[in-house]
Amino acid sequence: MNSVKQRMPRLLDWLDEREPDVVCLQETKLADDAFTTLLGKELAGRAYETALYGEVQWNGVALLSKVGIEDVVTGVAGAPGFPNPEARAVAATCGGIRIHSLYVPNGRAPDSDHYVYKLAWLKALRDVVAAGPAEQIVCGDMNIAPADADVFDPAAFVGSTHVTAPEREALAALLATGLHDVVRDRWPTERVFSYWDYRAGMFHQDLGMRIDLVLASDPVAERVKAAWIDRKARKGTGPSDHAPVIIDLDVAPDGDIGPVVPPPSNPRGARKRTTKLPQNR
DNA sequence: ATGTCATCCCCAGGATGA
Repeated sequence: MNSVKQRMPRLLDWLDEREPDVVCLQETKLADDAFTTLLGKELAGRAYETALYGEVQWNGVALLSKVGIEDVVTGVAGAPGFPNPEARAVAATCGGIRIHSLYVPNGRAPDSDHYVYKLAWLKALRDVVAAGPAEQIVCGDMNIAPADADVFDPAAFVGSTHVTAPEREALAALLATGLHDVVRDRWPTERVFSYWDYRAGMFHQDLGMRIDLVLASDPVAERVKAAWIDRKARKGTGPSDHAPVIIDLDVAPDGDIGPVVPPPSNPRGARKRTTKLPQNR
């Protein structure tokens, strides 16, 4: 978001355009009471329930769901703070899937305390996910480019965070709990970015990074019908510096993911679904 | 490739974070 307050009109338009069942937000930069004051009515009017974990000034994550939002947990058990806990993780079970909305610490520079913090935080996250249920989605601003193909020029990132071996190993350890990078799996050889610096016309030259990931466990990954980055949402006036990552899931064999109570206006109780095609340009 | 955009302080623009 880079401030949900600054992004509110674009967020609401985007929700109305895409109609996602579940939304994971990062960098809301808003305390929970201020979030509710700002967006509570707008979200409730769109049938979203919320799980919030914010701060006054920095960080901040949220989950919005139309398919239930149960067993909310804020933070990552066992993760360090800097030095105090930061609002970087919220998890809940939505439509039968354990969903984690994450804002991984940036790391700043490989020789910094922030980098040590980032790696320790990721290790704690891995342990939480490893202890989680079979159906999980771990997503958000991971602040790691999984491979050199996920940055516009690997040479430009030598010595920087987001691409170092220890960060990629921490991500690999997270994936080794049984998760799939569903966007890369769908677009194995495409140039696919989710973040472009505001400066120097980087977006318009498509000089970006793919650091916003959706990682899905086996039974969830098997249901992925579309996985793409909504590059259009980065265009125009007043965007965030990140673009949303969108995943469409088929209904589960047991019927999970769908309204907990079918909308009364729909007598068949069946939810119309469309598969969104990639729109990466 | 550091050119922007956001936060805070609290009214002017510097410090900080990404």
